[in-house]
Amino acid sequence: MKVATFNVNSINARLENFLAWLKSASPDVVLLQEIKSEFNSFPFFDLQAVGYDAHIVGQKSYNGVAIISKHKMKLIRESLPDFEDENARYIEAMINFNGKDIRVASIYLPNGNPPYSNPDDTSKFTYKLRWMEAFYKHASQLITDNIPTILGGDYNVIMTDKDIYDPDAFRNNALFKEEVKQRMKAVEYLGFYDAYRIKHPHDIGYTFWDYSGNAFAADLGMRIDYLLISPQVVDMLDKCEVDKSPRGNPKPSDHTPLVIEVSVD
DNA sequence: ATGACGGTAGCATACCGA
Repeated sequence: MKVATFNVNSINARLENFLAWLKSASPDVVLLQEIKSEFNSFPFFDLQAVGYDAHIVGQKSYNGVAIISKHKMKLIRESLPDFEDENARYIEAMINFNGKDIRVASIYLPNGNPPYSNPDDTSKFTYKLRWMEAFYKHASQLITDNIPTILGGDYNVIMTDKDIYDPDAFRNNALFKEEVKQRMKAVEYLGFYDAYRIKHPHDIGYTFWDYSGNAFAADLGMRIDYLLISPQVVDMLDKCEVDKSPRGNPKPSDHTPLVIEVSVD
């Protein structure tokens, strides 16, 4: 079973590229972020035509998450519990793969940096921390029932100096602040493992490169997309790779997919 | 230190992003 997470930066702007990638990579499940689409403009039929069912939590212009699957899928929830969120950032589903239930969620964690127009505004950072706390609480529930679980998405967190091209330039960035790293670590300590780091303890695993300048060509990237997996999935984990191929195409997303392969018997 | 660059809404330019 192949599961990917991919921040597409608008599903409709990326549709041609994304469909081509689906055909070549042929993932069983894709966790999507920043679809920037409401229900009525989401390309359900195009995805159906290449074999995927879809559930989405849509929003006009910004945010938006989705889960697409080649296999039987049941929608579980469309937001985090006990958290009033004006933004579409969480969706959870159960996939039935070869008769076995695998729980998956697509996460678009808030960025948390202030707007350029008001650098002293801390409200977005406060929102990020509150979101992470609600996510931690939910993850602590999910780990209790022994269902294999994959929490994938754009976490907007840089965990270590190795995960960013210029760590010192980002010390005060909302993606790299200690409070944020601590909250991410707390989720890992519940028993959700960073799949990429299991298979690649020392590699550069950037999943995002800014559009500006020659960031991708010069490899000025950051690792902010993750597949966090419960112990049952760690046991089945064969492979975890960043697929850099879509990032080099014309009209790419600024993120690229992260993919795991698990042996579900 | 700043802004690049791209998407959306909607029609000029503001907002958002990492």
